[in-house]
Amino acid sequence: MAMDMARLDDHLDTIVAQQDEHQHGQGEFSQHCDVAFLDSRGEVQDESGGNGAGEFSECLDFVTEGDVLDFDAAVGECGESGISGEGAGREEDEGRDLENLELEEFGELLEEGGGGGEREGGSGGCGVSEVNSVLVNEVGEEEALLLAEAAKGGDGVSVSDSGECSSGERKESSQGKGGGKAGGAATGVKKKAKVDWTPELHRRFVHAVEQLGVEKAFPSRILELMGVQCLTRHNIASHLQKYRSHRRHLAAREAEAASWTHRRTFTHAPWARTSRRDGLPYLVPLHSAHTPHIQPRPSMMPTLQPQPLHPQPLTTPLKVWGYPTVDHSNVHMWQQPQVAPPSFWQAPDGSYWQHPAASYGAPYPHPMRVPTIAPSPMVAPGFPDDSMSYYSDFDAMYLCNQTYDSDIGRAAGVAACSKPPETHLSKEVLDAAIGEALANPWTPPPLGLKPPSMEGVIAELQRQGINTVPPSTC
DNA sequence: CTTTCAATAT
DNA sequence: GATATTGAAA
Repeated sequence: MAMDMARLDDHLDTIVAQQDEHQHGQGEFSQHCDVAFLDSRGEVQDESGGNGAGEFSECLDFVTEGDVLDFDAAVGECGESGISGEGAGREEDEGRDLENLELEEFGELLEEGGGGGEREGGSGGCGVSEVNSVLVNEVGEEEALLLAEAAKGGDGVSVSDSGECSSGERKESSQGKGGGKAGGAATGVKKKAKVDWTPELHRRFVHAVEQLGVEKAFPSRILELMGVQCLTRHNIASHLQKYRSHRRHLAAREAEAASWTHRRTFTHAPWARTSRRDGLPYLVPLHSAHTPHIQPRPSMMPTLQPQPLHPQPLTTPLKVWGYPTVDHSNVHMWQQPQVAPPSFWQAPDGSYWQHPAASYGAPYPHPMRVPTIAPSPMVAPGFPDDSMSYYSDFDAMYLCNQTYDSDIGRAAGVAACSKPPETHLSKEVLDAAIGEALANPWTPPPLGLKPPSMEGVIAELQRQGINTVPPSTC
């Protein structure tokens, strides 16, 4: 069996590769379009005709116009795409009875979903896909987006506004948990789809966590609040685990930064040493139980405009992995200054304009991702090409998408995310920089700030009644 | 049964 | 290496 599956995988790869060759021999869109299209019988369609130009919208058109939709409707809501995909692959290779297989597996999923609280593949749940980049989606404006999102290289589940799901996914290994059920040996190889936590999914997740409170955010409740039907408690739990882990990580960093700042302030700032009789510096508390704002190294300035141009939603969306109840709009980039600016918002070479998410053309099919105004050449409302980099660029990712997502001002959010960062040193940023300079008087000022002249400093000190300058400790 | 955590897979 | 899944323990 294992050998068979390996052979199947290879065969599927070949099929997809051939498909790719036929359709998009050149052009940057090939990677976004190299999906295996299925007709209503789950057969891989040959589309040797157009699309050579590599216009992604054409790819989308092709997909949405295909018979695949019929098949989707036949199987059920939320596109049991993966199932079909898997079936298709096997059909191609082994000539097995596809429809029986589909029914078996779909029934299996229903059985799983129906039993307990788990919704794995259950009521309208999303199927799993085990064929390379098979995309099956429902008709609708959103589908272009979902397709694009799935096709951009990301595997797994996408979610629409209504909580319905679609999935497009790469092959899975042939190992599964437990044993097959209704399908017997034939379906013993089924394994859950790997959920692709798209920004939208994460946004929902975070929103749910916010509503529940971090401490009370249990997977089952989160799942309810998210209203996403394709996720299981296990998915949520897994994500929650990572989420919490990340929060702990951030908390640790915050504590470290705080202690570092405290030490620096305490030991180096003259005003801090001399301003109080008890010897304790006048420090603005960096932390409180409920306002863990972090200002570790303001000298490493945020490169994005920290203040949204529009009000935040009532439930402040999370922009980073941690602290869902805290608005980090001013500081979140500071927490991970090593994270590069979201280059995917800026496309100096124009490459991101060719990204599927930016290539729908008007009218934009999805309100969540698409600005209501035409983006400037510096604004690419897209995603990292590599979907797996969501979490590496997480902060930047969610900064943009969260802001962007607001009903209040999508365009403003985009603008805030995309403007050249250097031009947006806000008051807060400057204040923070000044604060850092005050706290660390012997360290070089941040770039762009000229150190005061010695004469000026002495004059100022004398004006304040300080006539002796302590020796530098650096 | 649910949640959490660690191991494992991709 | 990062992220998701799985399975066992609590």
